[in-house]
Amino acid sequence: MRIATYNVNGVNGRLPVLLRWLKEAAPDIACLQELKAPQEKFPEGPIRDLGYDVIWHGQKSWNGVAILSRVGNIHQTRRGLPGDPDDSHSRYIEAAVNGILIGCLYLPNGNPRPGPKFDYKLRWFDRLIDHAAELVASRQPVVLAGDFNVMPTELDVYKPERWLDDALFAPEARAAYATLLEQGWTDALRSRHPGEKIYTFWDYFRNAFGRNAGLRIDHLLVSPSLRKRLIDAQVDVEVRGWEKSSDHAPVWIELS
DNA sequence: ATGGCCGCTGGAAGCGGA
Repeated sequence: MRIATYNVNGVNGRLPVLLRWLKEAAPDIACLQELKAPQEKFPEGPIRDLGYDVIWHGQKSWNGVAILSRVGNIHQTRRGLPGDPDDSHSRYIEAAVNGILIGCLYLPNGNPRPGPKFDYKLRWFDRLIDHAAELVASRQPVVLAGDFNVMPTELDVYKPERWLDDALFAPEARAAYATLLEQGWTDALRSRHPGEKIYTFWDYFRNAFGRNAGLRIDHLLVSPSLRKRLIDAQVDVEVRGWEKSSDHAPVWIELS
């Protein structure tokens, strides 16, 4: 079973690219982030036409997350992270699909740092850590997939010294990610490619993709109960080179 | 050091992104 995550950066503007990728890569389950569309403007029809069941949590202009499945119906278990009833951002949706719990997340960017946006990022991260601990304790098979907006190590940045003060590479953000992994999660892409420069994002500036000046910020974490089933993890790098591409590439794992 | 490029909103130019 193949499970993918893809920050589409605008689900309607990206629809031709998204549909092409779904047809060619045919992931069994796909998590999408940055829909940038209100709930009623999600392109449900074209996605269902490709054979996917789908749930989503939209928001006008920003954020927004969705889960797609072509291997059985999606049973939503959560909309939004627990821990802050005043958080109005659409950044987390969770569902049981084909015997696996899927958490699809879009962690706050957090720039500029320091500042209120960075504070929000760290608070959101703390809430994710608390919720993830409960998921591990439940012993269910779980995949946490999405745009974490964190490069976990220096290996995950094309030029680490340039990013030290950035919210995506800040010590606090990396420490939070490390705390998450210490619960027992496996960073699927890194575990399959130790020591390898492997990126999931290239910005639109300065020919970043052509220079491979990238970041690894889209992650799939598998729970301890799923670790033995992880047989592959890859980035669909070529999708980033398509016309009208997102600045992120899709990432996927294969479970036996 | 800066700004470069995008998508969205609203119907111009500003915001947020990373």
